[in-house]
Amino acid sequence: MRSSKFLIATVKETPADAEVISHQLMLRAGMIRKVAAGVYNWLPMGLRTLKKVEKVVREEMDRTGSQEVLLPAVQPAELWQQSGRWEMYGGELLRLQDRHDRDFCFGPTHEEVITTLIGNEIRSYKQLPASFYQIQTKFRDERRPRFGVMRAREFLMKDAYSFHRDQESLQESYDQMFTAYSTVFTRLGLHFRPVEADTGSIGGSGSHEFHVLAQSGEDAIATCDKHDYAANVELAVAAQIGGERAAPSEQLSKQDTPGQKTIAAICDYLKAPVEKTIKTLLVKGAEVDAVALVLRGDHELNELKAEKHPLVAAPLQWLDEDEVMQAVGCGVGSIGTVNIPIPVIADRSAANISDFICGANEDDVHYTGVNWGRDCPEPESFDLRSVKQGDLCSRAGDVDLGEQGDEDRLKIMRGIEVGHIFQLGTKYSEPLNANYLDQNGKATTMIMGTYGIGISRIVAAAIEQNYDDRGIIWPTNMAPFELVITPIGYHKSELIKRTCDRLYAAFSDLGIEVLLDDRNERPGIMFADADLIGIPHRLVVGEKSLANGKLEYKERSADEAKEFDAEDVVDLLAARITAAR
RNA sequence: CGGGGUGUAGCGCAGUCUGGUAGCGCAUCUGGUUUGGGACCAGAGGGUCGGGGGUUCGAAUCCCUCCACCCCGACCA
Repeated sequence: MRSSKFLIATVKETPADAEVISHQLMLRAGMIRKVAAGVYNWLPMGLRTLKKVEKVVREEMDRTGSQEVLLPAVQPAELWQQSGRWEMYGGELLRLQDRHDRDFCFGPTHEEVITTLIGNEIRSYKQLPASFYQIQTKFRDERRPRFGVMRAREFLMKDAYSFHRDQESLQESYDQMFTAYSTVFTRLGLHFRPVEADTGSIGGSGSHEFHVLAQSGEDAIATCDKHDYAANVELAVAAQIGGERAAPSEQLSKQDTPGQKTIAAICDYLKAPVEKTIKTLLVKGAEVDAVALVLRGDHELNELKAEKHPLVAAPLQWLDEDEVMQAVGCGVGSIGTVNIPIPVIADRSAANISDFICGANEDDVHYTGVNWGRDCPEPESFDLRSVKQGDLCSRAGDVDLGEQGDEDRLKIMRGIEVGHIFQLGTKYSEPLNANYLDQNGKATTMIMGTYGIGISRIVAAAIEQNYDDRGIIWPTNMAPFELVITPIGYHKSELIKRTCDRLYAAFSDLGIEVLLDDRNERPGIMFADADLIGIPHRLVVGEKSLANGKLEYKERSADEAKEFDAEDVVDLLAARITAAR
């Protein structure tokens, strides 16, 4: 491709509304332009990269034996009513009506459509297992789209669905997908991590997310390399802190704590370590008005874990000021476990401390020297908290006595979720009647798996991992062009022009994706654009080096340029580029 | 959905408080000089000042209203 015939829409200034680096660079490199909140145009430069990602994903999906299909973007409401999601999905589902006022939605995902299709087309156990995938535009009406194509409303996704006779077969496909996903992200040159993920309301036995590690990631993941553990913080579990609970050693004592409402304020006021405090959080119960969740002062509630407790209403609902007053007779800053009139669920670590400090259920008063079993009933112990950096990995032991070293402790990292694989079971095949006839001629519900990759999100995620102050540094397999030829004086020197044209033809013939910058621009502009766009290999053709029979070669990721003999540069470079694919 | 903020040329911004002929830089176009890391000189084009309504002799500026976009939070495949 010649630059003069290709839309190079680079901009020097960073657009004001772009927050994260990938969004800024995608705009500046002329890859995308915003049309509306979370809705983007892909320009020729951006589309080339998007297609590269698609290509790798398609190849690896094909390799698993999954068959490509293309399902409709617009789907009738009836299917969603049948699965129950027309009511469940909420505002993220973009609903529309046709000219006859019939209800439709723009597909945010395709379980309903594929399950109905395959339920009709596959009738015999002999046809199972089977797997289908598509690469297609999805729309999810996010409440807060942000970060460019990282969290867009309209986005490109690869979604796959597998159908099985039994759990063993599903597990086989699941494992195969796990491997295929790992291959995809490896081929794309991404630093990623598969992590155990929450199965949410669907339940089921298995789910993994694939995260690209980056500071700007919206998810937190907990990892322990030594024990090969990685999980989304939403469900990560740490070892319980402390062994046997110490016997009470202090008397229960009431303290006036005027105006001290937060844990930090109480610790400061009573000169107590934060590990000796507990906080009591009130939420709606599944069957009663209020339930108390108790955590150590330095721990954070994990709402997803709390929701899983049968006494707690799901989704989690906090009591407001009035409801708190009604439930325990004081404000939120003074709630405690002594004589509390509602059910108490304590986090494992909170249930394990003695002589602790808590509110007295009376404004501006706290108790010190509180002990479970003596001053208040033994609580139900449950894992309620989010793990934090430095917690003991649950695979390193059941209790944390402070004896284990750093390598046994969890690290918290940020990740961008680019893939998710999920064992669905019969969640959709049951309501949508996806049955097959087994060996005995008996109608049986298919067991399903679902597998997604965020194609457009990968583009942004890759940039978050690969950039410098000059622009993008594409992994080879994602670059819009593999090689850029930058002439110095293309429009002045016949020799330069001839040399560049010959190199361009030679590389093109070898199947190298080469961009010849034949614009009549100053070298500074061509260098700046090539760096910003992030083309991995650059060849500079100038009088200076050409006079000595040399050409200047520089890798985008390298600091220094090298000189190659003009004669064998084509063979050398072509070999180098194709080897890295 | 709650809180905060911003809408003025393709992009980045000033002007709004204190009403009086709409500006600057970059980009674009023309001519010239330049040409190894975002050149210089001269000239030119480009604006419903987010929309609607109101106050006023006169509104980018004041008032009302609607909209869009961004950030924080809540929520969430």
